[in-house]
Amino acid sequence: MPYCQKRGCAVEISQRKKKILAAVVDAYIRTAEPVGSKAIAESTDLGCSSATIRNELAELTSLGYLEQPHTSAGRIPSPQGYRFYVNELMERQKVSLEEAEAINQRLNEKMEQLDKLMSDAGRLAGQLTGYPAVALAAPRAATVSRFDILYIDANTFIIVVLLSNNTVKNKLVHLPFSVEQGQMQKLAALFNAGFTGLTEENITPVLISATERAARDTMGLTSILAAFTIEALSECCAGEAFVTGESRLLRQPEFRDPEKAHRVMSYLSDSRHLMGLPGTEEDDRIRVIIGPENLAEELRDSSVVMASYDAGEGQRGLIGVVGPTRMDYSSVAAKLKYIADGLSRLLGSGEAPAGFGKMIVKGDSLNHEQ
Amino acid sequence: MPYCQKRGCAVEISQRKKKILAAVVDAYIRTAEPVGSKAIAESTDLGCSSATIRNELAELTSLGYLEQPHTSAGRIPSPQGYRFYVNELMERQKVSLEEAEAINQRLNEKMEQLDKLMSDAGRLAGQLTGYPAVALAAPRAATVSRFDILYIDANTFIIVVLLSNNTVKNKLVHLPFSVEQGQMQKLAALFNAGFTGLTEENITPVLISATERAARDTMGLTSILAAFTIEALSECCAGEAFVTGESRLLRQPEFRDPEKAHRVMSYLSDSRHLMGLPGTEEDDRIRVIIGPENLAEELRDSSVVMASYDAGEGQRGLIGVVGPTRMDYSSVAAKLKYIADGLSRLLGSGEAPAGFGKMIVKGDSLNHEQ
DNA sequence: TTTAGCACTCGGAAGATGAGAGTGCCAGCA
DNA sequence: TGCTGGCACTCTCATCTTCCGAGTGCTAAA
Repeated sequence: MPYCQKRGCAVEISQRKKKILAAVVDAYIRTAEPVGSKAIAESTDLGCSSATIRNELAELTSLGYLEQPHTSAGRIPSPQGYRFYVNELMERQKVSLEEAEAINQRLNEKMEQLDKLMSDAGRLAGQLTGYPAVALAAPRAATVSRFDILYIDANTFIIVVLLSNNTVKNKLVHLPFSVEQGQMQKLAALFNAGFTGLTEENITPVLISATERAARDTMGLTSILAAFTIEALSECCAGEAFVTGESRLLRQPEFRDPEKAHRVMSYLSDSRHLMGLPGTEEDDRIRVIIGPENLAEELRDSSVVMASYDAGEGQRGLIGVVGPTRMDYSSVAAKLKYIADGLSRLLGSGEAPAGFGKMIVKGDSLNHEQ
Repeated sequence: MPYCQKRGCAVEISQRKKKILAAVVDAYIRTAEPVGSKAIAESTDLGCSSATIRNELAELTSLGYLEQPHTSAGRIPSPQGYRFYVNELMERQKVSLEEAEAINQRLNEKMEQLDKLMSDAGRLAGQLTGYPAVALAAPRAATVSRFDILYIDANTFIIVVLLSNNTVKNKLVHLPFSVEQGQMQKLAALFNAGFTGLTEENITPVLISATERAARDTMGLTSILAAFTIEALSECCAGEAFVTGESRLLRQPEFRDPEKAHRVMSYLSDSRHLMGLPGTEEDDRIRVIIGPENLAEELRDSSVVMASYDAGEGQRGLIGVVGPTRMDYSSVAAKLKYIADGLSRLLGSGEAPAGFGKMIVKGDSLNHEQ
């Protein structure tokens, strides 16, 4: 029998072996205990004895799909075994009707506060799957499409910038000196003329000082406005990451060891790490990263399941969960997919969803001290 | 000797007993191991033998300040013992010069992004102390002080609301029908006349429909604006809570048990729980809540140390850390106090800090999908 | 009031034991 | 040739025992 032992690409693997492997993975996912030949013989309907299963198990082990914690223990799936399971054996699970409804309800509830939808989708994924969840928005370049200044009084104004991705940013500015409304208007007009359509990098010191001269601005207003514009663009392009429910890891027996749990959790809680998660530019497939396949050292004995969605404006978002390699891949994947599809539907750049044409609003706020 | 055994209010407790109690607490904080009479005799400079100490320990135990995990183990402080220690024995620690500088630097760095300052202060507190940290802003009623509408095109406009606490909120609105700029201006004027100075509760359906009539608005614009105004006010008054570094709990030996750690961590990760933390209206003293003094069941064997600060605009913020009852209260308290004082200085409603008068700006942003 | 001394207690570490689960392999059978 | 029952063997885990030592409480003397 010709086998190719490389990374789960078994050229030939008998139907029975597949069935047995699937049984091992399923049972191990359920119980977190090594699975023995007898248990498999009883739980499956292959009409053969435990001795036969034993032989098959031995072969699967030597092929690298299974591992034995020690002689005379049952078998557990190796990462390669999980990979094969995920790629070929796993039955695509459907979310149940109740779950689907719960998800829909939760998503619709959140529609009014679109800004929170992203992180809430992560939260939802975590709650549904019982694992820690991450949510991230892929960074994306933006330009300024419009520039306004609201004149409050001689010392105070609000800058409002509308970006190309329909983000609105604002800033309240108090000055220690007075300016005239006309001056502010002139500046706004200059910015509208000169700064729209530019990305962050295009806003050069040369451009700024040219604008400053054109505005006859001797008080540094131009640089205030320019600095804010740059900040708005960069903030907006930075992408964001949220993690929720880290502590759920502790419910998994494989994270009984506080040392190990701490390693993973503190890795997760630094959002910088998450931003580096595998690119989201992919198609909308589910991605499964199993144990050692993780680039990050800290996640080498955890698995990650991710789904990406269309967040509108050509932007993609990502939700995912982190758990032990013994994760219920099929149910997790199904749930994530369902949520991601729901988000794409709600946010996606396709035609506006029915019943949502009346008004589409997004709010945003920040705390300004005097 | 007349003792009052109630809640740590020992009417008379000898100087030597105090010294011994302090030694027990200090040693236990350091080692997390029960402390024996011999160790105390050696580590302190009271010129007496371990036998004497034993007698004193026995008395302290019967007074309720100490506990014995079992006969023939050393003593550990009881919650009452900790309370007494915190109230009377603890030497007010100073933050070291390096720490002070590190804190100042971190705080100043963040000044440009005031919106993140609050949660970053929590993060800083957590990093410095090595415990999970919480940061919260006390909710506070606000009113609208100004109302603007930026007309983008016939179907699109941005609402900008300036609140009494100098928060600016905005919302991008797309309409499925056209409106005229004049109509929008009229509405803005009406809202400026009728809605400013009102709190959330004061914006009644009666007022809204009166405005609608006055504006001859048949397209529901008034209710869009009103709804956003209400939302802005309520969001702004909701208060916020951040938790960072939950996983640090796992480094504490008392949270070796994943069950226990999970209980506390999942309690912390629900920010609704945190909002109910003891009122922050207090003076600017440090608050220490020891184990069973916690109202929340889940925190009964943890301690919380909190410091509140003046966040300007009459608003108070709170930073705190959560750890085992065996917490290094004095160093934690000192660090929190230092950070809180720093924040009060930077944000406080007193005179604007020197070198900060040039301009005070705060940004804010949100993602608006089309 | 302090101290030295001593018997006593108790938890926890270190081995000892045994049960049970599971394996690998062999010999016989279809 | 492949499957099966049987059997000896291995190894973990839970339980039990033993034992050490830290630390106590008490007593009698200083």
